[in-house]
Amino acid sequence: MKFVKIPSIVITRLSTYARNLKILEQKGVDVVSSVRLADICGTNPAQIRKDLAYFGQFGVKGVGYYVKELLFEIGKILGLDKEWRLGLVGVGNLGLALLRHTHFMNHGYTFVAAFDEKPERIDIRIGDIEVAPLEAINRLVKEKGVEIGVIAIKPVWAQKAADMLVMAGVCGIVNFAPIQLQCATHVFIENVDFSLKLDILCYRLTSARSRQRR
Amino acid sequence: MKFVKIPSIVITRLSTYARNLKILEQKGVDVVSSVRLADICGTNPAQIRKDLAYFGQFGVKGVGYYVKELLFEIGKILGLDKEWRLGLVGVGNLGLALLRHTHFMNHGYTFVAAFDEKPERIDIRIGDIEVAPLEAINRLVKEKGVEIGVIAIKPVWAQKAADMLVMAGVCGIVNFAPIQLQCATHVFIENVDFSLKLDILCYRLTSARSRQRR
DNA sequence: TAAAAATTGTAAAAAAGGTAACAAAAAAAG
DNA sequence: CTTTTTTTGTTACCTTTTTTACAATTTTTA
Ligand SMILES: NC(=O)c1ccc[n+]([C@@H]2O[C@H](COP(=O)([O-])OP(=O)(O)OC[C@H]3O[C@@H](n4cnc5c(N)ncnc54)[C@H](O)[C@@H]3O)[C@@H](O)[C@H]2O)c1
Ligand SMILES: NC(=O)c1ccc[n+]([C@@H]2O[C@H](COP(=O)([O-])OP(=O)(O)OC[C@H]3O[C@@H](n4cnc5c(N)ncnc54)[C@H](O)[C@@H]3O)[C@@H](O)[C@H]2O)c1
Repeated sequence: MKFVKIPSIVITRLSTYARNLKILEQKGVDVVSSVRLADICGTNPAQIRKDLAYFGQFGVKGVGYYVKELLFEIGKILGLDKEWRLGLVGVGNLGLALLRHTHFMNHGYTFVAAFDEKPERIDIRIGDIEVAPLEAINRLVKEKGVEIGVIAIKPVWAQKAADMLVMAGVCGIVNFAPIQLQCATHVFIENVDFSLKLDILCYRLTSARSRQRR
Repeated sequence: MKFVKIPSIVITRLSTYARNLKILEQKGVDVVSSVRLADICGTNPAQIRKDLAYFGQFGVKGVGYYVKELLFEIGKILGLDKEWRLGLVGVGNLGLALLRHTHFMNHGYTFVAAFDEKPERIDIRIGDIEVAPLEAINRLVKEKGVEIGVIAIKPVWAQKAADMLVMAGVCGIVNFAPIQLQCATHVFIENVDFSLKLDILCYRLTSARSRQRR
C-alpha cells in the first residue's frame, strides 16, 4: 500500500465534521449529504468527500452518509474512541477554569493530575485530582497514566514544564503560553493562542477601516 | 496599483514575528537577519522575506532588519499601534480568567465591559469594569467604544450573543465556544478552540502509536 | 419497469502557497 | 581600492491544496 501523507488541515476539518455530526445526531437526523454537511461546517462538499477519501469510503451513492456511522468512523480515525488522560501544569486563573470545565469529561478527555509551583496555596480537589508540586510530575505522570500535558503557566516557565513532561514520557502537549516550545520531534505540540487571534482580528478590522476610507 | 490578496496565514506569521522580535528587543538585540529570525520562529528565511514583501521593504541588504524598526512596522501593519477595546460576554470560569489576565493590557488590549446573564451573582470590579446584564450590550458597546467582542458562554447561547454584539456595532469577535458562528460578511470571527487542538493531538498520538506497532 | 434525480468517489484541472535561486546592495576583509 | 562575504528583495519553479467535472450507483418518480 502506498503511503499518503495526510495534511494537518484535513485532521482539523475532520474534528469539525465530528462536532457538527454530533449536533445532527442529537437532533435525530439519520442521514446527511456532503452538500448539507458542508453547508453546516462552512466548507465545500467536494472537500468533505476528498477529506474522507483519505481514510476510506463511508457514504452511499445516491443517499449520503449515515450520521451515526460517519461519526463513529471519524471518531475511530481521530482516536476519540478511548478516554484520554490529561495532566495540567499551572493551576492559576486559566488552569482553574480548565479543571472546572466539565465539558471535556463528556467528550473523552479527563484531567487526572495537576501541578503547580505552590501547591499548598491551592486548595482544590476535583474528583481524584489534588494539586501536586512540579517535582512530582515524573512520578504522577506514570502513576496516573498522563498521555497529554496541558501547559497553563507564564511563558518564561513553559519550556521547562514542557521538558519535564517530555522527560516523564508525555508525547502530546497543548500549550496556552504565548511562546514557541522546542521539543524532540516525537513530541506533538498544539498551541492555543488567544493573543494571536486578537492580532488577526486587529489586522482585519484595521484593513477593513482603511478600505472604507478610500 | 494592483490589488494583491494577502493570505490569512501571512497575518498569523506576522504576529509570530512580532512576538519574537519583542523578545529580541528585550534582550537588547539591534539587528536580526531573516535566517536568524526564521530559526527562532520555526520557519524558513525566504518565507519571512516574502511575507514582508507583501507590505514593503523593511530590511537593508547585506545587513538584515533593525529589530525596533521592523517591530514598529509590523505593529503598524497589524494595527497594533493603538489601544483596542474588548467587551466580554460570559463571566464564568473562562471569562473570569480572561478578565483577570493582565498580560493583554500590556499589549494594547483592554477589557472595557463585561456582560453576564446573572450579573448580580458576580461581584467583580476590575478597574472600570462592572459586570452588566446582557440587555445593556447595545448601550455599553457604544458608551465604552467596544471594538472586539469576546464570547465565553455555553455554545447554545453563543450565536445569540454574537448577534447582539453585531447589532450593537461590533465587527470583530473572538469566540471560545465550540460552535460555528454565523454572522454577516462584514463581521470577522476568530475561534479559540481547545477541544479542536486536543482532537488533533489525539490523532497524532494515535497514528504514531499504530505506526510503532507496525 | 424505465427514466429521472440524487449523491458519492475520484481523476484532472486550477489555484494557492512555499522553496530555491540569484541579482543587487551593503559591509567586511585583504 | 578591490575582492569577498553577507544578506535582502524578487522571480521562477515546485509542491500542496482546492475546486471542478463526471462516471458509477442508488433512490425516487412516472
Ligand atoms: N488567563 C487567561 O485568560 C489566559 C488567556 C490566554 C493565555 N493565557 C496564558 O496562560 C498562562 C497562564 O495564565 P494565567 O492567567 O492562568 O496565569 P496565573 O499567573 O494566574 O497562573 C499561573 C500559575 O502557574 C503557577 N506557576 C508559576 N510558575 C510555575 C512553574 N514553574 N511550574 C508550575 N506552576 C507554576 C503559579 O503558581 C500560578 O498558579 C500564561 O502563559 C498566559 O499567557 C492565559
Ligand atoms: N472553562 C474553560 O476552561 C474553557 C475552555 C475552552 C472553552 N471553553 C468554552 O468557553 C465557554 C464558557 O465556558 P465556562 O467554563 O466559562 O462556562 P461557565 O458556565 O463557567 O460560564 C458561563 C457564564 O456565562 C453566563 N451566561 C450563560 N448564558 C448567558 C447568556 N445568554 N448571556 C450572557 N451570559 C450568559 C453564565 O451565567 C456564566 O457566568 C463555553 O462555551 C466553553 O465550552 C471553556
